[in-house]
Amino acid sequence: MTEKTYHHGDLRTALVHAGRRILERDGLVALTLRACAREAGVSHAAPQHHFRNLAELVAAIAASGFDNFVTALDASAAGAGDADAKLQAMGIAYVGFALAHPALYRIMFGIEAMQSESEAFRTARGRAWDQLLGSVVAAHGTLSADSDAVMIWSLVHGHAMLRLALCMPGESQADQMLRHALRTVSAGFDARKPE
Amino acid sequence: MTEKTYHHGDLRTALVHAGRRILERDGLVALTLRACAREAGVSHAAPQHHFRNLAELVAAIAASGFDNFVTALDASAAGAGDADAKLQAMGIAYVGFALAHPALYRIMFGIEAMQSESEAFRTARGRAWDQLLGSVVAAHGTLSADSDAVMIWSLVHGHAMLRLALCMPGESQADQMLRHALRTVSAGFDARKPE
DNA sequence: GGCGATATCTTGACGGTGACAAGATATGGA
DNA sequence: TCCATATCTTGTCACCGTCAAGATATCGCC
Repeated sequence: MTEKTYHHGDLRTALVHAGRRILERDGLVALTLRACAREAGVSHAAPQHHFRNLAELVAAIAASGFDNFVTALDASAAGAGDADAKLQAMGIAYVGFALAHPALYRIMFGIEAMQSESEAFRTARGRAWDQLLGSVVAAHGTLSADSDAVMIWSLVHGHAMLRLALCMPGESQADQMLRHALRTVSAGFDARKPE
Repeated sequence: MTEKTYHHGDLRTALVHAGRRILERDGLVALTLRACAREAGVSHAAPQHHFRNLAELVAAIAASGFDNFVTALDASAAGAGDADAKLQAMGIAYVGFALAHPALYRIMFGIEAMQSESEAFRTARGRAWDQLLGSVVAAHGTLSADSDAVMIWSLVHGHAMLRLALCMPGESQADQMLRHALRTVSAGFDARKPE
């Protein structure tokens, strides 16, 4: 592919792919409109015709990140036993994804993508939320599923963000602490319900 | 004060105060070295002699933020009853601080401050951690205090970050969900210990 | 008290960034 | 076939962080 023509053909998705390569290779600070344009082999102003501003490109990259995210969590749940084990496996996989793709994870939960009001981003993020909510319902019922799901999401998101920010005390035992926390949440859910 | 002299007198702290004003007034994206210099009434390159780069100024601002943070959490605990009530009150106050000072909270837990390797930042953040750890020990003993403290920190940090990122499903009931989560954690701690 | 070393601040410059405007080129429908 | 339109390029602007060099005030030493 990529015989050089004036019109690229599918520059929009090419820019998203370029952005993801830059995130993995050079990190968050290197993600600029001009860098994506260079990576895609077009001029510095070409992205303007596909994204109104940087926030819109970031939102598109974040949306594509959520697709992989949902796939990874689904795969982790498929390999686990009962519903509660699936939920815990998803918690582990959640943090694993964040640690494996730190820059991508940051923009997925950054404020830029949200403020861009991109519809694709909203629906991609909604799928991740539905996935979590469904797993919580399967494991612990519908009694206060929304609150329970928000709690678990807060827990794993906070755990991941603290580690990405190098703010985790006792980083070497962090994985163990995560499992401890997930078990404690499960115990808390059960303790609340008499039988 | 501030009769105009060539030498400022205490530009370093003036720049930190200027940075905090900018964060409150214009948000995170407005926090630049040049903006702080303008706000402090000095030339654009004056900060160079007090901070090697932007990350060092950010770290100094974040350290000053942690001072207020610890004070606010102390005050919230002082108004609560037993040790467990104090811990829950601190959780509420934690999220309250983040929502009241979103931009400041972001840089306190951002990666820039950490990467600057500022000693003042490290110690200020360490005080916040010690405060939390002490409260966890007071409320739930020393059995697995580190893991418990990490869990609570992850929970409230994640909850706060999701709300700051406008990613909280059911934002209107978020405060109620936070109390729900803090109670569930408490129940989980107790359920784990037979008596 | 005077004076030189030093700390502090200013001015100016450089490359990089997002965004905008105007011109060049290719695509597709009438 | 031909023109409207979408797409890409080139050029420009203000702002940013950072560095270098010069101006000015402070402080220690004689």
